[in-house]
Amino acid sequence: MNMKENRTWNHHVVKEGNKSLVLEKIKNNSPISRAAVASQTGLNKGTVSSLVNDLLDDHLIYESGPGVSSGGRRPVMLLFNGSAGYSIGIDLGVNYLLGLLTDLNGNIVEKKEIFFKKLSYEEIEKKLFEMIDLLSSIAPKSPHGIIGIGVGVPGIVDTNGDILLAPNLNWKNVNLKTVLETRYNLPVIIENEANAGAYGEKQFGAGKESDNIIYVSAGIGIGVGLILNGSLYKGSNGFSGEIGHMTIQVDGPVCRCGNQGCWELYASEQALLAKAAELDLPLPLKEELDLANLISLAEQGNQQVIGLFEQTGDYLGVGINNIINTFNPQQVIIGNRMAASNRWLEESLNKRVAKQALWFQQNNLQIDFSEHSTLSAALGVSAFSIENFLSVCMQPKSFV
Amino acid sequence: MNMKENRTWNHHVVKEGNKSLVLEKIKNNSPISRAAVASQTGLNKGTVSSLVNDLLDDHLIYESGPGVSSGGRRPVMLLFNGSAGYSIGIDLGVNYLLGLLTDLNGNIVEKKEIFFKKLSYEEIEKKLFEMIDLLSSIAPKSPHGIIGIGVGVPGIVDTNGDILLAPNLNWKNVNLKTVLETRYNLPVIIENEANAGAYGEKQFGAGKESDNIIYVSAGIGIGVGLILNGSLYKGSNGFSGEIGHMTIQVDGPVCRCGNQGCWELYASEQALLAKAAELDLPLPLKEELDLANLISLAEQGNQQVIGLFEQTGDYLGVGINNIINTFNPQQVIIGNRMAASNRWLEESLNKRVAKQALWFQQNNLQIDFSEHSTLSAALGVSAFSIENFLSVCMQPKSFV
DNA sequence: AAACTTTGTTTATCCACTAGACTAACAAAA
DNA sequence: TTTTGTTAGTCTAGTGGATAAACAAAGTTT
Repeated sequence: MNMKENRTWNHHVVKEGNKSLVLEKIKNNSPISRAAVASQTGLNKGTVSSLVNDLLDDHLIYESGPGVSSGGRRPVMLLFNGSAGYSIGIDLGVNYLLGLLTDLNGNIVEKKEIFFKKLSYEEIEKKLFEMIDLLSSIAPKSPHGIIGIGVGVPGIVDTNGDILLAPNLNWKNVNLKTVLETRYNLPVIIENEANAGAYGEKQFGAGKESDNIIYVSAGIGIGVGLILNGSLYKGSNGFSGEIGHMTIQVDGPVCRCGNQGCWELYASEQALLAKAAELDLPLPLKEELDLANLISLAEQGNQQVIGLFEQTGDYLGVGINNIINTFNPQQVIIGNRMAASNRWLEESLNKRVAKQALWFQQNNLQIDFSEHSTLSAALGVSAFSIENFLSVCMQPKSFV
Repeated sequence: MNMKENRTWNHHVVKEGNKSLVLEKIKNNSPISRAAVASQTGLNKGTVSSLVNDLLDDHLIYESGPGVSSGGRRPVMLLFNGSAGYSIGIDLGVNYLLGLLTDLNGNIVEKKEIFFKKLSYEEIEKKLFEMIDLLSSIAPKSPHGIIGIGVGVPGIVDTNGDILLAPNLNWKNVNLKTVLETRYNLPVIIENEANAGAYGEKQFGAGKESDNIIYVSAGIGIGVGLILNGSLYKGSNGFSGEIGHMTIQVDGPVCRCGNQGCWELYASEQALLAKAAELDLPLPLKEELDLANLISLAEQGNQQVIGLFEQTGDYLGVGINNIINTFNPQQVIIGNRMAASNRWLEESLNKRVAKQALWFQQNNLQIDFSEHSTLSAALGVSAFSIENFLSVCMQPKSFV
């Protein structure tokens, strides 16, 4: 009888929960006094005092000078200590590696980027190590040092963090998590790039206020990260959001996945390039056709290219429409490389949604392009590490 | 500053949580002894004893005679008291009213059904009252009596329980919840029919074991109920699952929603009937063409009709494919009226999914037709009421 | 200066869980 | 039978953490 021990409710859980509550309050409303924390959370003043002392001991918060009085003793203001530790977040792309060193607030301390072409797994692994070593060495001295490493990858990651399949990297069954954990002896989080991006936007980007956010990562392919009820939905095996292979044209062309009329055949970077290749575009000598070329052509006012973008925006709208009808989200955020072309995509996309989404879905609905499109994924995995670290900090000492 | 009071963690929460844990254990593993509850939940024996006494006082459980000894004192077996109260669940359809009286286990005590055509709101309300009055009067005497009323409706229900829109009933902004609450002075739950069905399947049907279930309610239209991470996902305004209006053919025919190529134009009962109407089918004299006719024709071996069903199954597969790629569920359940035709739908549906769903999505994936297709929704809303009642029971007395 | 306010700590109390002793009730072996 | 060992369930003491209320500290207002 597979009797997995249910987690029971006891004092530890209570303390853990309240400690989190206090920390969140301080993070989001700093500077704030103990008294204000107490009245705003509903916790007793004494309880808050005691929990605050714990947090001070952990260096997760610090006291600044006294604040202004409102007719009585002046309060001691508390602030979240973003510099108590640093997190490494890496966006592992098909032909690039983007590494961030962030503090616990998610502020970027350092950003490193390298580009490459068609490297083997071993070569990428080496570059990855170099990147992590470099970022680690740069990190300022802090009470907790480097608190974890997060890596976003363009592929299918199961619930254990194993990379099952990354078609564009030509990887299969890569257990990067264990590799990094044994090398660095730190908590490692591997996450699908779209999931990471969704979380990045939720934490630091356009989606701070919303609880139901759909992040559409439109790059070479299209993936989707789902923030539902405030947290990432990963599906039963971690494979949710493979929505690039949603059929939008039953009798459409065959996709490499075996399906017909997949969305990403119409609205991805790859689709855009394929269609552009059919045109006779004025390219600089010997350069390959890529997104950057198309953007500069559009900037020069090339109507053919602009038309392509607009058509792609329209198709993006079709899929986003489906997403809206499915999820009734507060916010849809379009990120990754295609988001850089928002100027030419936005109008046709919005037109399509306005015309076709059910009217009641359009209340309180925001459609945005990512604010830091290229950084969302790296920020997201960094945020995962931070969250993980903080939740461990909340646990009673004896278990750590 | 909209400071909604955060719920703090204290011993009440602990007790509430553990009491739920114990009750669930007893519900799902009855008959079971106190000792077994303790060892299986991880709670202390004393704690379990005290909580069990509380539950006995509330009549939510009862002691049966002694069980078999395994070499020591014979245990006192505990059982969930399904007859501690009764719940009313009503499926309000476009042309029918299906009412269930269930015990707390969800067992059907009484089932009443009436059919009608094109009634006004007032007329339906009257029938609804009659139905509820009847079911109430039938309920056996019990410690808690009727514990709540749930109603499933074919329309858009917002998070307050207001029916915003029920196109096929021609209703707009109906606040049935308040009407029923004031008349019966009982907790009332109004829920979209697909959501209700999903919950019914999760609790009593094919989906008992899974945590991520997608219930496809294929009737006149197509709606979807989403059980994600074990609980119903309703979207930010309660409008999730309007997936019948998902585009599966960009350049397809225009739907009444304004969109083109909606799924329900291909795979719903309405679509099936429309296509059947174009054929010259041998109908009994003067009868309208309806699903029952088609089923009996198929049973007689009419190849044209069987072909229609198969085609519809194929289209159902297309949409379900999209659902699988989006949600990575453990289970997809097809319910509502179309589920009755599973014999002719199943093969082409499965073929489509097997051929086109991404391979890794097909592991641990089950596609089932609902076991009690016509009852799922009523069972679901009844289950909502029961859950609500039990969660109130777990709270400390002073607040009730 | 006196009175009032507000902040933050301290103390006593309460509540629910845990550990472990204890009683009750049984089975199997001697 | 009696003895021994095992299991079920209760009881008691102890612990951790929350609360309420008193209190000390440090202001402002009159």
